[in-house]
Amino acid sequence: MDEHRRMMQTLGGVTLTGHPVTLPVLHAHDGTDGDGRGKQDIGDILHQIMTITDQSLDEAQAKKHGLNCHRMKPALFNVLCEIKEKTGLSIRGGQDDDLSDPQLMRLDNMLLAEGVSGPEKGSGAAAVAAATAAVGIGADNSIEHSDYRAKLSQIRQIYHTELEKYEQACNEFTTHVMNLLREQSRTRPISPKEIERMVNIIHHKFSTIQMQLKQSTCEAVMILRSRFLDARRKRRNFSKQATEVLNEYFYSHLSNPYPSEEAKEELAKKCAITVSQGKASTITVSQVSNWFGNKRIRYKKNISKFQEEANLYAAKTAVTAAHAVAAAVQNSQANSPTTPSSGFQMKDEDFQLDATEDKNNLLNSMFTGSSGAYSLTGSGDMFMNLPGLNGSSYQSAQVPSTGQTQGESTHHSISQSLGYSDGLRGNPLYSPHALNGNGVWHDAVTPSSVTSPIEGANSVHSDTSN
DNA sequence: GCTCATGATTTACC
DNA sequence: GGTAAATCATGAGC
Repeated sequence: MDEHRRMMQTLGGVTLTGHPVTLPVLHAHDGTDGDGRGKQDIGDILHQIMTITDQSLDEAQAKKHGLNCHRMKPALFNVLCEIKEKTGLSIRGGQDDDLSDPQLMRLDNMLLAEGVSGPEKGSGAAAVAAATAAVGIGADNSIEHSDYRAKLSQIRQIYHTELEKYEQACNEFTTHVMNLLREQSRTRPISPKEIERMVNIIHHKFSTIQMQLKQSTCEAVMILRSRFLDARRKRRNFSKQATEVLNEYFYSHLSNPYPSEEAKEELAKKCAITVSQGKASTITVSQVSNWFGNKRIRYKKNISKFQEEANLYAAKTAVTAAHAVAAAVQNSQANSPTTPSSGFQMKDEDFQLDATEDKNNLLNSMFTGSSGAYSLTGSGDMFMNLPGLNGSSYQSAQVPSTGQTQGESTHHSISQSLGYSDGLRGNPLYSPHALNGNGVWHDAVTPSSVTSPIEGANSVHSDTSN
């Protein structure tokens, strides 16, 4: 009924858009002889059309058929089409095709980059790689990766399903409308051009919907990625064992606590081994770097606070080293039974110490005892942190208040207690504390002969390389 | 809930 | 690119 009404509006001198149309225009195109007969015919047709709504459906169909078969119908139809073209539709011209929207292009590019649209290969692997690279995560957190991929895959699937639905709906709707318009074009002025334009409008509407879908998908991917990164950003304390491994390295390389890349990898591996026994997590090289960065700065800021910890690890390291030496000595004695037993001897039970104090006492006795010269190879750094090796002679573990660094003062103390002089600097045992008066770790030269006691067969020689 | 410890990030510098 | 320094953010202990 609407179409009938519209048709009446149009034919009654008013177009679809409400612009008045004067019937005299029709005369110029109706091809009649102008004797009034054509005008009368048109008047009849209009009258019939006007009254068509008052009739029953059957009657209307009959009238419709009659009108379609009327000899004037094609001419009138063409004229009406032309009028419609010139008035209503021309106003809308240019508004309906805006498909090359840059925003749409951006969305397309984004979806392509995220691996949602385009070929499925890797399913967003590039995005994962980018995300992980951004936070310095290695390829060892496969659980999070697979989670991310699974979620991304879900998004991709939903996106493609919806896209397909929209495309199908668009095609169906377009076909439907085209058929409808073709059908209607028999009775009202609808040109092929108008049908084409209508199809464009439909496509445009659907592309708008598609753009919204793409936008939503992009947002979903962004949220997923953000959550993925947030999860990685979440701080998780290292296990005690891992911290111990790192601390051991730090304090045994205190003169130059800058592990090389290989050393970091080695430490990461060590931590991973120890960690895997406890927590289901791993420590990456970048995390090792972070740890050393934090440790250096925090140690430097508050040396006194870390002194106890330093002592603990130094003692631990020294004990380990002493243990190794003892084993070597015993081995040596075993190989040469004639060797006098007056030398430095150690037994395993000597090192069954747990308390820091005991370790320090042991070390104290080792240095001040009558057993003579004792060499702890590779423990140069740790000596720098030993407080009170000789009790009263040690100047305490406080941060020097003057320009003198703690390292220097400690060295002084050791020199005093052990009777060392500054000339000891040439001794491979002595490793100058690399923290200078400005609190900067200058390039302390750790003798190549100095090997960290914690370094065994799998030792990491980064310190010497630095 | 507060405080401290600590892993991670950012920024500037070399 | 590695590092220092500052800062953020969160976990853990109380």
